[in-house]
Amino acid sequence: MTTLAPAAAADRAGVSIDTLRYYEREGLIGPIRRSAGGRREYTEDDLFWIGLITCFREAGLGIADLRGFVAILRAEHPPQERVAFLRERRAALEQRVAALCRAMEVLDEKIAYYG
Amino acid sequence: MTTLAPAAAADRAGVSIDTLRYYEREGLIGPIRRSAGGRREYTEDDLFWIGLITCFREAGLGIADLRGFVAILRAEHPPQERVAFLRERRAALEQRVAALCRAMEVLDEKIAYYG
DNA sequence: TCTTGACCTGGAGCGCGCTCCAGATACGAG
DNA sequence: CTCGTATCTGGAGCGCGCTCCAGGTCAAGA
Repeated sequence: MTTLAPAAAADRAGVSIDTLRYYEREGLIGPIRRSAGGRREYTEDDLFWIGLITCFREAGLGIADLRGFVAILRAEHPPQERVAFLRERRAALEQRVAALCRAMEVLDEKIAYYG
Repeated sequence: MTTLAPAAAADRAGVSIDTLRYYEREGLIGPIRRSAGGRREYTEDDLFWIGLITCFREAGLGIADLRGFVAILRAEHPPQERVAFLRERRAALEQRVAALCRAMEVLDEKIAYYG
């Protein structure tokens, strides 16, 4: 099975090696398997998961939020509890979108005014 | 002309008094007029402007971005320069919305999976 | 007049999310 | 075997956006 060294994994994920280590320390990813010598070896599965995490980070979710997300998806929770959590997160994102739309409307007004 | 004391202004704006002072120090608002005794007196115009600023803050723009915004709108700039700046900011907000939508799609997948 | 509470200033402190560093270890090329 | 580069660890440092604090001033009510 092909794995990636830290630099390659960081490159693929679009974040720094330090960030990857930070996420691992915070329990957001991994623990990543190690080679005999102690170096991290990232699998495709790891990278897929890292992709989810970076997707959420880019959307502005905080580390603590993501820890909750990870906990809910990894541990054994009744499905309705998971769904409730996920819906709640989704609602929070919708509110962010709404805030962005308000700001864009203000910008559009200004653009129309000066345009 | 009716003005508001700091506590009332903060209340109306939905931020803390400290935040209002911070924004003023950073040049995002004001300078706010003072009473004979040195206390701030917020006018309706001040509150309207503060509303714009908090709107953008809620949308995730940073203090430095907002300084740029303030500079562009207050100072004398050719209209096309202003419009270019505003369009650029708008595009950045659109990207944020896109990031949020991607994250929401991921959540929707998970919700569908567990639902 | 006295008390009480809102407000003033400058500056320190804080939580977040990285980012960087020192000193040690692993490993591939020559 | 040697060299150079990549990686390891724990911990310090940093920029952002507030938030809090000390010590003092102002103002309205009893």
